[in-house]
Amino acid sequence: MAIDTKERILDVAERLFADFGYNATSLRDITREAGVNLASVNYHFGSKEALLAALLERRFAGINERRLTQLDRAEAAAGPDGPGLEEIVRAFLAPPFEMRSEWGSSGQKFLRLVGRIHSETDEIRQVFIQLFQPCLSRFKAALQRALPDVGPDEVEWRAHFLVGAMAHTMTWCDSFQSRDQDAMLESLVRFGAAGMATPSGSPVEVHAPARLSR
Amino acid sequence: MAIDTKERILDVAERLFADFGYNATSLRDITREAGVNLASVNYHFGSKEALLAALLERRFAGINERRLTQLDRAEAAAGPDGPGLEEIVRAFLAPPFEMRSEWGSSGQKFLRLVGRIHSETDEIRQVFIQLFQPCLSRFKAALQRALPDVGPDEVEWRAHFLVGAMAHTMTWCDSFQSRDQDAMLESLVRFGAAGMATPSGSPVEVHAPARLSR
DNA sequence: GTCTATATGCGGATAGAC
DNA sequence: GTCTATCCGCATATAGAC
Repeated sequence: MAIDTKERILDVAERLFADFGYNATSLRDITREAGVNLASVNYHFGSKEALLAALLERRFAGINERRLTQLDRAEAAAGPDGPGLEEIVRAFLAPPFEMRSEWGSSGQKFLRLVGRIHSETDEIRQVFIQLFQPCLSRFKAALQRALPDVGPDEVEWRAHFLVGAMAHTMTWCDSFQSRDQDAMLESLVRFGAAGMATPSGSPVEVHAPARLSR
Repeated sequence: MAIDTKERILDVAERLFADFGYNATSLRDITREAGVNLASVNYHFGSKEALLAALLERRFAGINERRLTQLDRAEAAAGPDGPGLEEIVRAFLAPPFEMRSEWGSSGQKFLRLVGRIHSETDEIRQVFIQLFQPCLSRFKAALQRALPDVGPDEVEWRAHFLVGAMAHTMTWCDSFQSRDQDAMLESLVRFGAAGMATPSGSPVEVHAPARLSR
């Protein structure tokens, strides 16, 4: 039953890391709850940090593949100027939240874990960044193409803001009072696209524009 | 030299909590680096968690006061419709970053600590939320007033997105390649205001609008 | 207020029997 | 592959001398 043991460890670790954080979760907590022996974590994974890495790789590869697939599709369907901002932002944000629905409660937990990892210390984030950075780079390039009048530094910053809004939502969306998760994703996409789209040098203050445009 | 001891503990704890996280920082780390005795933390503060609370209260009260003052000023200067979105967002975002400049490197560290706290586990966040929630509520009301056509749930979500972008920026802005911190704040304000301002029901996809408006 | 010494328990990791 | 038992160090917190 070795395979079951590995899977059980991964499932339980995912949930506990998500709910209580990586540092605050001990291998004893994980193995007790999974009903396996304490030593099995080091036997199967080598260390606590390697367990985290295995856990992230198990799900994250699929998410980033889907992100890139959706971006490819948007670029193929777009004209010579490339896809619109909202399409790019949606291709980036939708996959983790789609997966959350598809994978049920463990997808939910994984999402929270990923959200928390964004503000973990560098050492712990290292594994994560290796999985995330290549995908993020392609999206930054797509965003830059869609925003030819915005400088590279500014695009970089806005990408950080977008990632921050996403990470915070991943961490806490279970706690928001919301019945419709699809609507929340759509709100996030629109928020992010609108933020990205701001003209960089415009001196004019926008006064409650929602009032004028609906 | 009791007062000096307390201050030294607070200063060092602020820095270490910011850089390595609350859980990963031990009282031994703090007292060793501060050059004080291990037992002095419990003597002066009672516990590690109470130390965190004292640390947050020391700086956070001033930040929230300044936020509310700036909001008051904007409301006093505004017409009957209240201040514009960008003014509200700026009143919320500017004070922590202003303080960062005023308080030097310890302000920088404190900012990162606050950023990290946003994704800490509920237990640790409790103290922080008590300090943050009253201020946040007033801002939500101001935002709702500036966005009369957007439903309360939607305003709530957007406020979460804004907080997420802010927290992520607080945590990592030291690592961004940026010479001008004022420019970064201004970018964040514009990003947040534009995101908040999105018309909620508009079916039209925005296609690279920055290209059209500059 | 500050110190040393210590209580008490949990942490990750491993050795070696089965 | 799984188990028990254990190494060894660090954690928070406190008691009690100075």
